[in-house]
Formats: sequence, structure tokens, C-alpha cells
Amino acid sequence: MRRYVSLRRRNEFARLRQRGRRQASPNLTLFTAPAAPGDQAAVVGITVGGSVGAAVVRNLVRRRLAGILDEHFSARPQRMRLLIIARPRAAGTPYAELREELVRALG
RNA sequence: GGAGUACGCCGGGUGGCCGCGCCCUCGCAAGAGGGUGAGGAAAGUCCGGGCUUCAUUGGGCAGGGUGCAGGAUAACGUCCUGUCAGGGUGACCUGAAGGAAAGUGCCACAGAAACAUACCGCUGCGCGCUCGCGUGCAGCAAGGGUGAAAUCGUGAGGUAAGAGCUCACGGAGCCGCGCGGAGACGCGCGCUCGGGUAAACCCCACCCGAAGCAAGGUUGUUCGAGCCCCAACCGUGCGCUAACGCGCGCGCUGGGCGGGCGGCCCGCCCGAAACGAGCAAAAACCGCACCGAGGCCUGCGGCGACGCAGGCCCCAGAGAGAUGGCCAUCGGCUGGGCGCAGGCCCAGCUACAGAAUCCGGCUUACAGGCGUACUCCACAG
RNA sequence: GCCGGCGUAGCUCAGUGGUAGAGCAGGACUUUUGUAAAGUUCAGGCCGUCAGUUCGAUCCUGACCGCCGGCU
Repeated sequence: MRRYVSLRRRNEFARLRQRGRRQASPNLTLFTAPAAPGDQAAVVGITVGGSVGAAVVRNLVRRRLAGILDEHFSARPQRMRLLIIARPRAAGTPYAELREELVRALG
């Protein structure tokens, strides 16, 4: 079972972008907010835009980020809302580096 | 052995840890077990179809596409076998390859002239004189020069000078005839010998209704405009009149007006059948993931594309979107080092790329490797 | 996913089968005590890339590349 739930609706993404706390690092931009009432686990959205690369590259980045989050939340379950936006540089960043960056950002 | 051509394929294997979608079974549930899960291009969206909705009584115009022949196919701009032209020593490759003696347009600059022409010229005759030039008329298109292109090429004859004017060899054209071929076309004979451009308009032949799965279906609701007008005759009803008749309404017919036939016209239909606009909409289910122009194997027919028959198989599918991440090891290729050699060691590289309605093609991207057939060169027997 | 449109000077855009332009911006000069404005003048482009048709392509045809938009 996955350790987090996906954000689904367009307006939820928009709300998190506007109201969430913003945090930037070389490869990623993060928006975080406290969990909404009714959330059973962390609610996460991952955005990988067209500027990152072609479909194969975008899929790889998204899967790596999802893998890191899964590992992280299974060790330390957390209820929160999170939006991760991959920046273009993330395409060429190795897995270990990406994991370190994301884990540090999550605290 | 080297260089190359064509066709068909593969494009990592094994193991460990942590994970994901869908389906089935069990379970009240949390969950557990089992099965299954990207490509040759899934890409670009360039063609062709299936499917869905709209339109459909028919015709025309406009528009778009294709363009050697015959065939294959559900269809195609694709494929196959040929023809012709061009390229290559060759195996083979490439070609939007109908029509320019239907018509119109365009062909810059240069050049006399780009469509029918004569600048420098050549020749004959006449005249003039300063006696080798000028000029008039007639003939010629060989030479010069310009251009991408100047009207068959070369040689000989011929002539005042010349010219397919004649001859030989060669080239081209369309028509006619004969022969061969299913045809494109080829061969022979006769005839003719004045450009190019149709990926310019165009002509000819053939083909095409429009949109697209965010199509569309099922499950609702609100609003807007609109319900028509005119008329001689005819029919009919009502009213007035003693009656002839008159008036009004309706119908039929005709005309108008409005609407529809997705670009236009003819023509047709309708006048309340239905039309238009919005919200719902942040939704669910279907379409849609088992049955197909399906895949694999074998046989038969065909030069081949392909077709037919039999057997076996069921083969990804969501709706923020699964098919992954990390590690080890074995491979593969390239380079370097060591070794007589089998081989060993080190380093680097291990591609292009990710289904969303489904098929058939085309095009583009791609580390590296395999197989079959054939060609040329070198060497050996 | 499906369907459209556009690439010309640093920027915004014309253009057409025959030597590629305009405005703004830039350089130099004139004018001014100086600056601005104005005027004169100069430079800047393989017309997105690669093939094909043509004597000749920015233009016509095809394939790629990049950018922008619409459809629930």
C-alpha cells in the first residue's frame, strides 16, 4: 500500500500553490500546508512540466520522487498536504542527490 | 580476406531488497494469495480505414486529392511485379513519371530577337564616287556575340551565298501501318524535324459528404424567439337580407415572410413538428480493454504483394494517469596494457524512447549485434 | 489525447518566382554652452533547418525543428 494519497482536483492544486508555504531548492519547488480535516494520510501532488524533458524523462523523475516519498513516509508517517514541482535541472540529477534534497526539505 | 548491396530480425540475461495498476479467489474489514502488465518505432500526427454523431429526395457548382501499366488490399498518397528515364564497374538504387502541335500567363539581367526575329554579317544585281567603301532592292540564316534556353548534331555533296536542300551515321517527335505484349511499352517501316515552364492557371482521367472518442450514448433543468400575412376563383360554415347578393371565418391552391437542407445554387421540406442558447459540469456508467481487416504454426495457390484451408492461443489498460527505484553479477562493443598463444587485467560506453479509441501504412530517432542471398576486388587451390 | 495557426534586421511587422524593405532601437555627423528633440548618414539578414521542382526559391512541394492557440 502506498504511504500517501494523490491530490486529484485542479482547484486543490491551485489552493496549495496560493496558500501553501513555499520552499525552493535547486531541483524542486515545494508547497506545504497542514492536513485538511478528513485526511487519513499525507496528500501529495507531483508536477513535472514539459520543460523538464520528454515523456520518458518526466516519468522517470516522477517515479523517483514517488519512490523517495514512499520510503520516507513509511519510516515517518505524517499528515500534511504537499505539492512538489520538479524544476528542469531535476532531469539530470542522480537519485541519491535528489533523495537527500527532498528529505532535508521535508525536515 | 577486404569493400559493398538487398531483405528479415534482436535490441540485454540472472539474482536480491523496497514498491505500483488491473483481473480472479478468500475475508465483515484491514488485508492475504495467485495471474498479468509498453514499442519497433508506443513518437511526429503526414495519409488511409473501422467506429460515433450530424446531414441524406436528387442534381449541379465550388473545394480538396491522386497522376507510367497491371495487380494486392477494407482502404490508401501504401505495397508487389513490370515499363521508361537517370545514377553505379556491379549486386542494386532513385524518380509527384498524363497533357506544352486545346487555350492563357510568365521567361528577370544580357541579347537584334524569348516568339516568331535579323544587330554584326554572307551573296547577287543596280546606282554613286574619293576605287574599296557607301547606299537601294532581293536572297540567306552558315559564322560572331548574349543567355539557363536561339529550332536537330557530325561529316560530305550542293550553291551566287546558304539552308534536312540531298546523302551517310546518329538523335528527337507525333501520327499512320505492321508485328510482339494483358498493358505501360518495345521492334520495324513510312511521315515530320520552331524553345522552356503545368510542385503557374488550366485540360484530361479517377477518387472524396462533414466533423471527430474532449466523437458520442444514458441519467436533468432553465430560458429565448416563434404559433404568421395577402388574394381572384372554388368549396364550406356563420351572420345580415323577402330574395338576388353582401360581409366575415376556415379549407384548398397560389404568392409573400420566416425557418431547415453543416460552402453556394437549383430544387425540396416545414410553419409548430421543432429550433436556438445556457446551467448542470468539480459527477457516474457505457464507448473501453475477451473475439479483432487479431496473433502464432503448418499446408496449398501465386514470380510477388497477398489469398485460401486446418490447428493452437486470448495478449496491457487507467482516469492526476500502473508497468518503477536501488544494488550485485554475467554478457556485448570500443580503446589501452601484458602474453608465442589459448587468454588475462584496466578504463569507457551499453541506444532511441513510455500506451490513453482501435487498426493498415508513411516519415523521423536509434549504442550495438545476428541471420540469409547476392556483387566487386585481392589471394590460394 | 484530438484539432488548428505562425517562424523575415536587436524588437514590431510588410513583401513578392528574378539584387529583400518600413518603423523603433544602435553608431557617426549637423544643430546647442550642454542634453533632449529635429535633420543627414551608416551598419546590421544565407528570410527556422534539410531535400526537391525551376535557368533561378524568402515565395511552390515534401520532411524535420521550434513557438503559440482551441476543444472536457
